[in-house]
Amino acid sequence: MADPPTHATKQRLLDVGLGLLLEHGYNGLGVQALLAAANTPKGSFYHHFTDKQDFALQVIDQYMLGVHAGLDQCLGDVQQSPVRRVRNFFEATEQSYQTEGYLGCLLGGLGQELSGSNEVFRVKIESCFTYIAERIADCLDEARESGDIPADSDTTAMANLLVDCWEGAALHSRLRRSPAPLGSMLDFYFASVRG
Amino acid sequence: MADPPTHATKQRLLDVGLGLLLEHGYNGLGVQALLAAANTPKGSFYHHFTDKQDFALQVIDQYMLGVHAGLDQCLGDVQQSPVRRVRNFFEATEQSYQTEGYLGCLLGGLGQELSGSNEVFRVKIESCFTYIAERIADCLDEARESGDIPADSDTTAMANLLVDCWEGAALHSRLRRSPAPLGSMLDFYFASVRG
DNA sequence: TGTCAAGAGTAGACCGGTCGGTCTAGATCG
DNA sequence: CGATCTAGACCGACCGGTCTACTCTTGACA
Repeated sequence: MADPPTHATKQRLLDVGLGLLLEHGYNGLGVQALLAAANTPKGSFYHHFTDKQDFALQVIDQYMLGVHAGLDQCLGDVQQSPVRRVRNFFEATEQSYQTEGYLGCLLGGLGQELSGSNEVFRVKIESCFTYIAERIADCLDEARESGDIPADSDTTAMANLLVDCWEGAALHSRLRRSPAPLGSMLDFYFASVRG
Repeated sequence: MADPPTHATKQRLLDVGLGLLLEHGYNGLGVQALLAAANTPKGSFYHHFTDKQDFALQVIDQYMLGVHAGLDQCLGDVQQSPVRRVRNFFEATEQSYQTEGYLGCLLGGLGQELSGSNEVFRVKIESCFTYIAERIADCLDEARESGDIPADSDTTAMANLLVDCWEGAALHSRLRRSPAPLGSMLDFYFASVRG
């Protein structure tokens, strides 16, 4: 009933699962392998999740919790200019990629792998990206109002573009196991926006 | 069951495989499913390919044949300015995405799915991207010499960035089943480069 | 406070199906 | 003939998922 600190077993599965999904993808990760890595019996898994897809969907939710937090923290920092806040969000994200060994973005990974044949994941992940882009667009609206970017800027388009390019750079970062493509992309984008 | 010039059966497997790999990914595509789709018995498959991985690697080679052709054709069109040629290549690529239902880029798809846990694919796909970026950089060198872009441009970095952003837009295109993100990205990039 | 029923959660044996891959037999052709 | 290629039955391993049994924790009630 009430939540003890939190369902420790379920949380452990989500945490371990996040890392394994990032590394192996959805189809490349077996339930058995996950359970072995998390030292958890199968009964627990199917007690907390209806099936593997439900599990992966909840891992995405878990991942988005972190994204939300990063967005709130970086975009809410009124000490900085709106454009700077946006950049800070991506630089913080780059930091989090480092701790995972530059395996890129879970949304990008699962999106690429599954969106070709699974509508549930396709819609889910698309909505996650849309959410992120909207938050960024809101911040860019502030920048537009304060005159940091042109008054006729289409902030929604700018935010979508930024997210797209970031995902591409994250793929390259994953292929090279290096942060370099992420930094280059940010430099280019923000130099262009300023101009 | 003729076997005219080239091995018809092998070619059919590669052709069908390209589409299926784009749609389902590597782990999501079973050998049996491929064989059913290509109306081919298992014996033929393992006669022409040593295993599933070898098959996917050869599908990538097949895919790159098309990329080479597009690169040769677009980048070699001396009637156009170098920058225009580069843009043409991506616009032609966008056309080819359309015929596959906007499922994005095979390199991006397999790269995301497999590069986290399979070094062979990681290195292979990274080298494909590097090749493409080099070809584009060569063309941008021409643009630099003719003064279309600044004399101090780092064309290798510009080309890598373009490829990265394109891949991100291709992912978004796949998620939305729409060409819009591709066009937006190109508009942004070439507007920035001109400036 | 002691009892105990009931649900939450853990544990892992077990299941049918599918996986990638092998094997042998037959067809086709130089 | 031998080499190449087609054909598909077959194999053990592993897949996602089910099932039953057991251990906790909770709280209603005396």
